Amino acid sequence: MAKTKDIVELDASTEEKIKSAARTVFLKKGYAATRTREIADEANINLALLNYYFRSKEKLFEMILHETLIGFIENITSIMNDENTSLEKKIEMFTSNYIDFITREPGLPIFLLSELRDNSSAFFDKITVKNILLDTAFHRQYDEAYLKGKITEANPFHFLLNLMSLIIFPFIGKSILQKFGEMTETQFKTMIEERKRMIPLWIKAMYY
Amino acid sequence: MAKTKDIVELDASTEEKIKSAARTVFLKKGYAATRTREIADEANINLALLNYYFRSKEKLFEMILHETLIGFIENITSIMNDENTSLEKKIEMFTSNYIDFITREPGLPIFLLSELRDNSSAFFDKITVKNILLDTAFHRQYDEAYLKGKITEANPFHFLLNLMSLIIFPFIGKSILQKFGEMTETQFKTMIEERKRMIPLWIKAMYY
DNA sequence: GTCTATAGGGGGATAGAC
DNA sequence: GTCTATCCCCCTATAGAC
Repeated sequence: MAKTKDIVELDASTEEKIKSAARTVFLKKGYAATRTREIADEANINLALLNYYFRSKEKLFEMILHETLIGFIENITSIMNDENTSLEKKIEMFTSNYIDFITREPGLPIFLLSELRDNSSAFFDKITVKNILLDTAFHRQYDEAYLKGKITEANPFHFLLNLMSLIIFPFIGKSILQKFGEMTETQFKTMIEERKRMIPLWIKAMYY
Repeated sequence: MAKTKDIVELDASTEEKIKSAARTVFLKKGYAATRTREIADEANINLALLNYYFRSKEKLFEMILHETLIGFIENITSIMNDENTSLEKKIEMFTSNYIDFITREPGLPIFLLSELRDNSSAFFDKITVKNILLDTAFHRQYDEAYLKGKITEANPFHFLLNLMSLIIFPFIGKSILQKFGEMTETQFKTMIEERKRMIPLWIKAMYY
């Protein structure tokens, strides 16, 4: 059963408290910079309990990374697999939902991207990545639109890559943007809201 | 005087060898995961020499990060400040040069982005970030094009953000893309070359 | 300037009491 | 299950010989 973070911190089981705290610290600092003592403090438990429940820092991390990645992928596919929405509507919903998803956890993209950069983990073997987006309703609708001449690019890979670039990049560069653009937190949020509206229009301009 | 990396490794001064090695390891692993012993090995010198020349791991890192960031910014501004190219040509050159720049060091974007994510460093105070792009020839040409009605968006900030998103994001997500898209190194390079040509067209479609 | 040897401390993990 | 105390390795940094 899903619980909000606040409730988790108050009455959740010890195991859940540790996982929640670990997620917070790992996402903020990355694996190498994270100290198990900091996770224990964040969870208001003793350091020894961390090893009691999860055996090691690495095992705990792999669990967090795996669940985060799964959640990220499921979030994509669930939207793209909706049979009841048009292609245009899907782009709008995908953009809007994805921005909301990341807004709730802004450190998520750079966490996943930097932890997976060296490609060392075997997570991808466990996850069925092949055809992860190829079997979706989106893909069929895209092909159909291309065949009808509505879309100018045959390969949906580029289409999706550009869509995700426009959605995700501002969050990855957030700290730099706030300095370069001398942007406050409020201004950043305003900009993101504006992009929610604009990205589908930009994508349309690029490909239709 | 600029030297290629290979030459540096053969006959450069010890100090330069250490810096070059440190840059390689830091960019690949990030600060926290980097071991000074690995830098020493990479530079073919003794660990003690690292501290002799740079006093500490942190000081060495800050030097590398600072120089990398400066190089990145100068690379942007030099292209955008060329008075002798049109706005359209600038977009083309910016895209092409930037992609070449990153291709030479693909780990650079995620290195900068992940090390600067917590915003803790004071580098930005040393660097004049304000108006870093506002005083460029690009900015004047952009304003002019907007006033003439050639461009539909008044704020060049969004324009640049989208341009950089489309250029940089594929490199950040490279390892994931290669798994998801089941992409080889060669296919990745082909895709990047294709984007070099397409990005200016996409940007044009978005804003003109 | 460059090396070997080692100090010093931080951090992950565990023993053992309760 | 949860705590305190502690082990022990690894890593940064330095002392001191050459």
